[in-house]
Amino acid sequence: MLRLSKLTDYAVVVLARLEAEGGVQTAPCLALATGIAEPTVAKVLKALGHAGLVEGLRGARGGYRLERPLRAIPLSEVICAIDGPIALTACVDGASGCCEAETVCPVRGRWDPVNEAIRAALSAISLAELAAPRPAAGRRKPPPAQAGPDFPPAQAGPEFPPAQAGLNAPPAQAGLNAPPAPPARLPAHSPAE
Amino acid sequence: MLRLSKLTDYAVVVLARLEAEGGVQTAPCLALATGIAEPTVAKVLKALGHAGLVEGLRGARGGYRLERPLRAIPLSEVICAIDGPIALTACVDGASGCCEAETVCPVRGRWDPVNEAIRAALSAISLAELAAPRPAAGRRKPPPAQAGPDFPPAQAGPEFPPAQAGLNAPPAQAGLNAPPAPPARLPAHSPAE
DNA sequence: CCGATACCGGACAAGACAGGTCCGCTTTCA
DNA sequence: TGAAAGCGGACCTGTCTTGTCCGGTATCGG
Repeated sequence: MLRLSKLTDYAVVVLARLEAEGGVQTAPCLALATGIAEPTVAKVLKALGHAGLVEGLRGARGGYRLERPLRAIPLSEVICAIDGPIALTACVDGASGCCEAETVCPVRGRWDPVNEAIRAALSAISLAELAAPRPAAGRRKPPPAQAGPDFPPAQAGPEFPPAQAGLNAPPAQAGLNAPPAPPARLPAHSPAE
Repeated sequence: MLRLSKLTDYAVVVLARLEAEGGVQTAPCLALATGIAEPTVAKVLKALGHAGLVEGLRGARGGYRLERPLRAIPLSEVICAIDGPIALTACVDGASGCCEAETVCPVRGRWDPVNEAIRAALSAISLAELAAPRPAAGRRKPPPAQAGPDFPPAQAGPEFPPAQAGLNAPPAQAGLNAPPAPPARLPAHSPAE
């Protein structure tokens, strides 16, 4: 699966909404607009606030405001804000004593390149590309079977050809995880496969 | 976190062991060598067998054998074998009706490039690089010379520099997740090789 | 031919983790 | 001063991964 948490997914949606509306938006308002439960939206906003992606304005007439345009926010930053550092394995570098299998582990200290590659890939994509203005015309995956037609690497992106995989990958998947559906609690809830 | 399952981690270790030993190895033997519980090793091997990465030989004198050298196995294939298709979001492609927030979801159908980027990154790294013969010295990008004279970009890997990211990433993390550490038997059994 | 070995396939239970919610407090504006 | 809104934390629930076990089947050696 290699999936990231739902909260991250929500964060992307909320941020996109925030930019779409412009100015200051309250958490309840954003919840209404996105269909995500209010407490959850608040939770996401709080995390984003800590990461410096949004600014929280307290008091009456308060709300949240984008610190930067979506174009200047790499996806990796959102993931870090919500999920924490990007790393595929749980074994922390410095904790040498925690892994009992260290002596027999042939991949010890070898995940770095992998993590770096993932980080680079996620940094090369900005939120603006995820929340593209054109509203998903064809509903599903764009005509060109695999690699996207083109999407200029974000500003934070290092050098690294943008996602052109040629492997016999599994069927492409995309979309939102499935927010809990608006207030009234809609029936279907994406069981994700 | 964005972490992958422990099973995948185990799979890498087991595969590395399989190549280190060469020939046919039984599941119990691999369990002994890696320090992972036998049933778990068997489970991993079974999954790898389905994916065509190893071949299971039944009957007495049976065991498992690598179908391909590690050099020809991209990391993405192992992840797919154990964790399933690589996709950051759970929203399945065809399930258009399951996501109630479709109408308000601004990122609908926009995760494809991200998934492709991740896939490409993981396909560019072969298991041979993860299970490099030398323990763990360099830490950073591996010098071209490894075990073999050269490793072609796996069989499925596109062209794409092997994991060289330059972003200000959080502290590097690496290593094995931490196998259950043989409880009573085999205290840190056989050496790395 | 028979027994032993080892894989195959599935199902199961325990535990950990994340998801989602609630509460009280503080800050700001009308 | 009261209301609106964010802030911070803790809590509970549900899901999922993890790890294990079972019976069945195929092959080898005696």
